[in-house]
Amino acid sequence: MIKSTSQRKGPPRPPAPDGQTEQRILDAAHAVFMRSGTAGARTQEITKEAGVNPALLHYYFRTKERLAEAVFRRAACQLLPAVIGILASDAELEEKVEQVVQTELQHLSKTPYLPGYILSELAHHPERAGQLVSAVTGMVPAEIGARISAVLRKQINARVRAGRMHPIEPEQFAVNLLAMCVFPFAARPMLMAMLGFDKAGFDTFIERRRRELAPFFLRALRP
Amino acid sequence: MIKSTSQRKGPPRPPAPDGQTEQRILDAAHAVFMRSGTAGARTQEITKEAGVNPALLHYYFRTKERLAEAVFRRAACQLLPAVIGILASDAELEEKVEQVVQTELQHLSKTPYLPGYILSELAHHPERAGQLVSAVTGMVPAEIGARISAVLRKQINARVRAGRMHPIEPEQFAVNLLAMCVFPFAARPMLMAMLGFDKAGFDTFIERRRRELAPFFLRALRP
DNA sequence: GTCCGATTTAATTAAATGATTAAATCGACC
DNA sequence: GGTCGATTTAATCATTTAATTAAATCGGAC
Repeated sequence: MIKSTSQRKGPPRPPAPDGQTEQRILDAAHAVFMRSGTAGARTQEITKEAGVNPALLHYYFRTKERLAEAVFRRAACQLLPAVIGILASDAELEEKVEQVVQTELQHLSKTPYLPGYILSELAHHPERAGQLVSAVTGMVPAEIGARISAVLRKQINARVRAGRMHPIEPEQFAVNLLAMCVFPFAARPMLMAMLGFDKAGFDTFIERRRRELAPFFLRALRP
Repeated sequence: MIKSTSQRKGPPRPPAPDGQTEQRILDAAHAVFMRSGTAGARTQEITKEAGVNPALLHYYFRTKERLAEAVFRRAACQLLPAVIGILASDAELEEKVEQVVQTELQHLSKTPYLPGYILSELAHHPERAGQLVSAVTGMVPAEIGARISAVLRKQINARVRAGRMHPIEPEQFAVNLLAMCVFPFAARPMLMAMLGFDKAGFDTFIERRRRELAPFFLRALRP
């Protein structure tokens, strides 16, 4: 009947038979899952945001579950490798601190909802933590952790012996560093409310952090 | 038909006409919401865990929404006031650091899922952040933040002038301190996977943190 | 014994939601 | 021109889930 209107011509709808469609769906799902969580997200919202119909989502991903896993994997791959790479590298310890701070804060500023999403997902699916690390690094999760710890421990011990650093367990070192970088984004809504920030205010806050965090952290390492 | 079995006699079901039932439901909801998130939780699971029937949940809370709000409020009241109280008190700055670390780590050790739950909820309902702070403190969220900042700033400035402390914005100070305390619990699943901890291992990790965190932090504050 | 709130039983409703299908269309490539 | 994969349309199915009701029960207070 009234199927006329503007159905047929799809000017906003790029024909896109190029193979980007799967990506479009992934992107839309990413956005929706990010702001609603996997459980709270509705596939309908995703298809709408992607500009496709439910049949197409089914065509590519079959179920919401699989789509969620794909999105989660992609998100994690976007966040983990950088830190792991830096911490496990053979750069000087002080270099690592500076690099982690810069890399993380810069990246997270662009995707401020990532930490909340990832932590939230892991809280409800702890089993994914292991799978995730394996998928990203290609080794057993505990192994990559152990490797990083070993590298850090060696560097720390050398400095402690030289009287240049206060002793600290490498695990505590890593968690402290990560906490400082990630937490502000994970707690963003609360911080914005309590500190009276708007988006710009938050960005300024992070900007300052980017300058002062590494020095702050390095001061804590002094003997 | 087969309604016989053991329906009628309720030995496991304490009669509890005392008024604790509402609490029982709240507790059950708390547990379920905590491990599944509000969106992922099913009221059925809650009633089951509370040992009551759906009608009773409806009798007390009407909807899942209201129940969720009640649980969230209660959870937040369990977490916020302590820190706010300490930071806004007139104790010495070094005292505050020590007290926050001790209070938070001790409390969170007993309720390790709280941070994940709260951060997750706030990520999906940012508007609650404000309401929440108001409800807990009885003042505008930005105001309590400003008050804390003011107190801290005065203490920091005094120490900076005395050459005993490196300058730092009070907001950065507070966020750093909170991050160190809260993050390990929020990221617990991931840390356990990567560091190869089991529950006991995690507890040991936190135990060590309880001893070393305040000194670490105070070192970072030195000039 | 009766009244009353707490609680249960049992069912039902209404809506949302995810999954799935069949058939048509469209564009590209051969 | 025909084939093929991508995509749409439209519709339906099955299930879950929250919400809700009416009526019965139960225990204690009065």
